[in-house]
Amino acid sequence: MENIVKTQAIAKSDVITMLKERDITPTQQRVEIAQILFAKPQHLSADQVLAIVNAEGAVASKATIYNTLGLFAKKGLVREVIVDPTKVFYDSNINNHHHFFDMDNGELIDIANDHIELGKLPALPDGTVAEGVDVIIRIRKSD
Amino acid sequence: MENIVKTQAIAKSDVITMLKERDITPTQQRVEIAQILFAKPQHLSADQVLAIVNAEGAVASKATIYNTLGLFAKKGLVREVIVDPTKVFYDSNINNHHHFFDMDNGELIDIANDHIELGKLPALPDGTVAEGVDVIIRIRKSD
DNA sequence: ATTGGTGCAAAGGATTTGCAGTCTA
DNA sequence: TAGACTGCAAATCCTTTGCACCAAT
Repeated sequence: MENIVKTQAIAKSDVITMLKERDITPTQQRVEIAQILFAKPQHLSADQVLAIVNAEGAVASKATIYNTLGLFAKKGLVREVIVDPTKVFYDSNINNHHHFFDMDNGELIDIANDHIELGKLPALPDGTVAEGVDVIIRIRKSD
Repeated sequence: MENIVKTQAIAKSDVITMLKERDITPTQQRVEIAQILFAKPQHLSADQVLAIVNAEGAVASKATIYNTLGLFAKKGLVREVIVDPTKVFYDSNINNHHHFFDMDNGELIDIANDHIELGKLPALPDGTVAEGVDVIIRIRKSD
């Protein structure tokens, strides 16, 4: 009946704690969004988050979804993954890991951290610090 | 007077040859755009290409810029680099190399291929082939 | 003539913004 | 209550599309 499922795998009190740890005021919609994101490791676009939230009777507007995801990203709760020029993915897995990007269906797939190995890293330009390293392997169906 | 400079480092006949090699009909505007791109290794957005072209009296429309860059990318003449959700960069350097992305000014910087090292690559999902591997190191000014 | 390429303006889609109303602390 | 947060709709920005015109074979 519904292919949009919200796995309620995380207790409200847990996400409230997570939010507070990052100095994020735990409002109703932020908690709601966080519960969706952290139900499991996944990659969701703003649109998908909106759809899932609304699947249970709109509790957050589009603007709030964007505000919230942007805030979470800035506070380090989620990681933005830029691979598709048409949308940003929010990855609920903060741990070091990289991605396959399936160009056929626009899906992201995790690469377990120990399945890839970055040898030496280059020296950074003077006066800069690294914010993060993304490895993206673009894949496509073999004929 | 003009900070948009078109370095005419490549002869028209050379780019025509490059285009033909990839089965691209060398029209006036494609040649023009190719000369800009291949004047030197660089990363340009569609907007920037348009601006440079127009700096010498519009010879190509916005639609043609997008069509042409998309075509070049598909034919493997340039490489699309997706790091900034607000625009796509076209890299005139096809060789294996990776990038720093300066989050402060939105600029791409090449990483010479021998300054980074990808150890083992993970096994690809069944039935897929790799189209390319992008390594992006996001950097930011240190305080 | 026919096919492919170009230009213009309008359409599209994701994200942002302005501002009034609402909630949290 | 004060300041923060939310919602709605309009606005923006990049990119794509539709369609008429032009060019090359």
